[in-house]
Amino acid sequence: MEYTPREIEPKWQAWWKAQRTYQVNNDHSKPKFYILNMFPYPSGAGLHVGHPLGYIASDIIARYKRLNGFKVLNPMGYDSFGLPAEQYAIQTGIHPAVSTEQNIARYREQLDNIGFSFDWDREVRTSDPAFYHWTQWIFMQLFQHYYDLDAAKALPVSALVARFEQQGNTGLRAVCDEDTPAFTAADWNNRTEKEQQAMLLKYRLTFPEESYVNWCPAMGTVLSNDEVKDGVSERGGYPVERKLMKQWSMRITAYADRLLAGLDEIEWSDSIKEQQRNWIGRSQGASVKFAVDGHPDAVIDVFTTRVDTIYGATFMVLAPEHELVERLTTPAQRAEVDAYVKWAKSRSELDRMSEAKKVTGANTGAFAVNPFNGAKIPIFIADYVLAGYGTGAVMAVPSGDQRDWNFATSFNLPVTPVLDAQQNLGEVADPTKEGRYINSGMINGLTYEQAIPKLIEYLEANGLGKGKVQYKLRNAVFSRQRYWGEPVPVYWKDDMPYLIAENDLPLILPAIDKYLPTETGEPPLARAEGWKYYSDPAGPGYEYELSTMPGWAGSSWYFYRYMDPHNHSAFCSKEAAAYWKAVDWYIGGSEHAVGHLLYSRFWNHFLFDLGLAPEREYAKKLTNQGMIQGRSSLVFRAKECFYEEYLWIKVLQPFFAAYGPMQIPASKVEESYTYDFAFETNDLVIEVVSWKQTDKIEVIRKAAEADGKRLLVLFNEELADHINQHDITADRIRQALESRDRFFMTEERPKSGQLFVSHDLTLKYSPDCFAKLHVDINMVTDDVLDLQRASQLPMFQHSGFKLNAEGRFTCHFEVEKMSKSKFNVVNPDDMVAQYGADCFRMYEMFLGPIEVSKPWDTKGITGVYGFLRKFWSLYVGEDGQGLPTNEAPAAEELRALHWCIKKVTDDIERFSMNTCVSHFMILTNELRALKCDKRAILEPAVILLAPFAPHVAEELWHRLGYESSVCDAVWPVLNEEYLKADTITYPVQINGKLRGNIEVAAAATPAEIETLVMQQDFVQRNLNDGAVKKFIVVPGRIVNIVV
RNA sequence: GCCCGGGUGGUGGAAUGGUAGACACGCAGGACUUAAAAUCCUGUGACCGUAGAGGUCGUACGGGUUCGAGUCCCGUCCCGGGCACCA
Repeated sequence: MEYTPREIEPKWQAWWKAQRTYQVNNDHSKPKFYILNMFPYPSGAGLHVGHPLGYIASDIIARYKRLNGFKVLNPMGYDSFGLPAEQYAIQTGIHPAVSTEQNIARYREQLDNIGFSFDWDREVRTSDPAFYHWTQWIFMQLFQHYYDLDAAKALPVSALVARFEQQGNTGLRAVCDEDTPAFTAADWNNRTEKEQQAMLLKYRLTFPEESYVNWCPAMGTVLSNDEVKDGVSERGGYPVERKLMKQWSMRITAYADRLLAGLDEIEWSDSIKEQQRNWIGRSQGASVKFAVDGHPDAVIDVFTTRVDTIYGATFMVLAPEHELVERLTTPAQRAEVDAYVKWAKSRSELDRMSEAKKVTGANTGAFAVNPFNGAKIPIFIADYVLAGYGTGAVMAVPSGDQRDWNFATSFNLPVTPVLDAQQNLGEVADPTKEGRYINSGMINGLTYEQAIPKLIEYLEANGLGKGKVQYKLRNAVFSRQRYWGEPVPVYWKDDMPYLIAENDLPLILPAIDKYLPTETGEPPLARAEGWKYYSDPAGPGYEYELSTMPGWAGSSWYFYRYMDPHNHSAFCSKEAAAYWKAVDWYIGGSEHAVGHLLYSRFWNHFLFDLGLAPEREYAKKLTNQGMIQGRSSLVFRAKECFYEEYLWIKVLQPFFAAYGPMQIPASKVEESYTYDFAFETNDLVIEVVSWKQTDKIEVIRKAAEADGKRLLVLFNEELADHINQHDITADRIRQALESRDRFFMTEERPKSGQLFVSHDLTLKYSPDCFAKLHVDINMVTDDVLDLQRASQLPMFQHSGFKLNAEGRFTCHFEVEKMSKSKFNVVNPDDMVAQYGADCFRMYEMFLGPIEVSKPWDTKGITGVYGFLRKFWSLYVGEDGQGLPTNEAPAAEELRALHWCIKKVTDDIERFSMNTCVSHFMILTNELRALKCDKRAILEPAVILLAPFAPHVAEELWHRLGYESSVCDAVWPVLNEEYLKADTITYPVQINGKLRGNIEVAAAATPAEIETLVMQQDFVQRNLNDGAVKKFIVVPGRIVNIVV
């Protein structure tokens, strides 16, 4: 009886649903295991084959853990707020909630197809008011807390207010805005309500703040960096400007140190941790004040991470925009400096980047005074110092910093070594921290570790500077001028933000007429009619905050909601959180390395401070699945210059080779001639042009007449029409050459518009002749475009195709991200329909390591399908019967089974799913060779396969006579005894080269092995009479003889 | 420029410092078949060769450590990702 996934898969999917097989109840008697996938954004394109990669791997883990006696939480939900639905709403007027609902239904259908063990009773959606109720609630907690540095945690703002009333902010160590003034209790108590609120905003963990955004006036909205290309919006190409706007901000910087330290306690990939470290960008350094010679009132503040090299500072560099440049420049240097500043201003960021190696600068003529040794060092300006970073001033240490070295070398400034370990300073800077200091005053002879504290102590004691920690991390902007996101639970009174009452949550997203900003540039929510907050029903209505939360709000805490998804009184009950604690294994794409994965850690640290999260880090272990990339097909659209090249290469060259003397000059290029083509021995000229440019044709015609030339006009479109038969064009040229007429032009308007050129032909022409365009991969088989179907597409309307010699049109391909816009999305449904879900699951795993990105390719899926059929045939005879026997298995059969148990168990644990599939294939091949029909072998084998191919496993499990689900079976236990063999085959090497194999009793001692090996012919032959220096036996592994 | 990954047959990929290329695809040959498909069997890194003997070379390149290196160390090149005059 055949293996028929189409029949068995729907059957068991229905059975699991009816049996509620995957429902996770609240019985907390078992040990727990929480495995989590990053939830998807339900896009309109549906699920593609890249999505399930991580889901399948985690489903295998979930099922495996369940078979090993764990209570497994394996949930799924949707990150369902987001821009694409809003964009769609703008275009169609369909409410994002409606289109999102449809998309989710589609996703669900596709997910169900693949047979995941998700507990759908726990599904969450970030756009569901019952969910965003708690997103808003957490926002309120952030608003009501500040970060206290002494307590090293978040504390309530109410405690802060009590403190201000008693003692102002003196002695308070808390994270706050840089410009927060010192004030006393009296100051505080004399302030108005509004002033007090304004002061508190400087401390709150979320607060409105003026920040720069990419404002697009034409679209009335703010764009992210990647929506801006070359200063205009990617969509529509409208101008974008930097604009200061009031935005909600999250004081993530308060947690910078803890986010950094927390990385040490979690099992995440090094590259993700490294990216987060770089994003946080902690640098321990010092700020140092340099006096300026002859300017007692001027001080240059410098931040350095290498204060230990300060004695080697032989000059100073200011950014050209630095505020002191004007004052410090001496009259003698004025002209040079002014010119340099002017030049630097004219250069764009891009210019500065592309000429990173070119050293430019100007001397101000002023001198700075080194606070340690009083040395006077010249002050330069140079554009390698940026005004926007740090203080815009650098103490230049050419011996230790390459850019400083480059500058010093080109301006003939001294390079003073500061460490005895520095080398080759004549050729390059040496940033080493090794060795002991020289030429360095008070730190001479010390090491790096000793020098730093001593220098900082001196700076602080003399008021010349201080040790300082600087972060690259900035507070996170939390506002979006958009509709489809969580409303911020805030109303505005007297220009100050206030939280709405907790029992008014959730603040529901109101209906609006259009999903666009208002005419005055306010966010879409300003369109909501009568949307006001009444803190007192009788009082006035206050305006709500009109921006919404960003995409990362809901995803920053959703993993708690799965633990207790229907709770109406808390985001998650303490009891549920105490059981499930943290995610044991989190799986998702690395593109979220610093966005979601850093913000969610921040929220979790905050919730931990409030006693609401059970652990500091919510995800113990994280694996990044690689992307499944798409294989895009591209077509080449001919540009104007193609037709000229085509005419020259394909028509004129062969034509004149046959036609005789009328040679076209080799330099037929347009620049050297008024016409595209002109002949030496004939007064005919040829012009290639689009029929849309009729005015150009007229101009050329007049010019040709004046020159006494006869003109042949060939239309691009005409050439496109006849592109596959160049003799038609050749004929026209011949007729024109032989004719007496002065002007030749086709009378009919050509049919074709654009021309697309087969990939293999494009190689003959220069690459700028073509524009590359994506074409739907469904129109393409083995890179050959289906012309019949393609010509129905709008993009190919009125198009011609230049075919290759076989009369086919081949496409170019590129491997890139799978996305709807690239027309390279492969839908898992088609695969499932053809091969079944089990096969699809196993094939995705078989492709290679989960972590590695690779293009989707179905080559090889037949191998997996063949395996499943063979596996099936071990259990089910041709007549559909053939139940396994209860005979005792042979040693060979047991060995094969237990070898597989060992390998698969190990490999699942180390997330090596591709090799698991190989082991199943090996087991199946061996059992088939042994004609195994023993229950004692076949039953455990089904359990092993169950996490990977649950449908076929369930079917066979029931055929074996069980009534309950294979999901509740017990994972087979490895018995090492069965793996032991009587003999071991040792490879024998001589001087590391393999010379033969020898079979030895497993119990043989190394001495016995040596005796036996030395007796072998092949050994004696290869010794070449050399004396044996050393005889190495690695037990169970290998023998190596050193001669 | 800096940081992090990665370079293994025709292809996807295996390989705790211990027989490089498991498993699969593809390809070639064979069986079955009127034929094809499907299925099954055999072979398949390159080169030399006496061709089912035997040998040489092979994990991007050049060195090194080791009895033994795809694996560890140093240098170079290439590809991918991230950051980018970040002091």
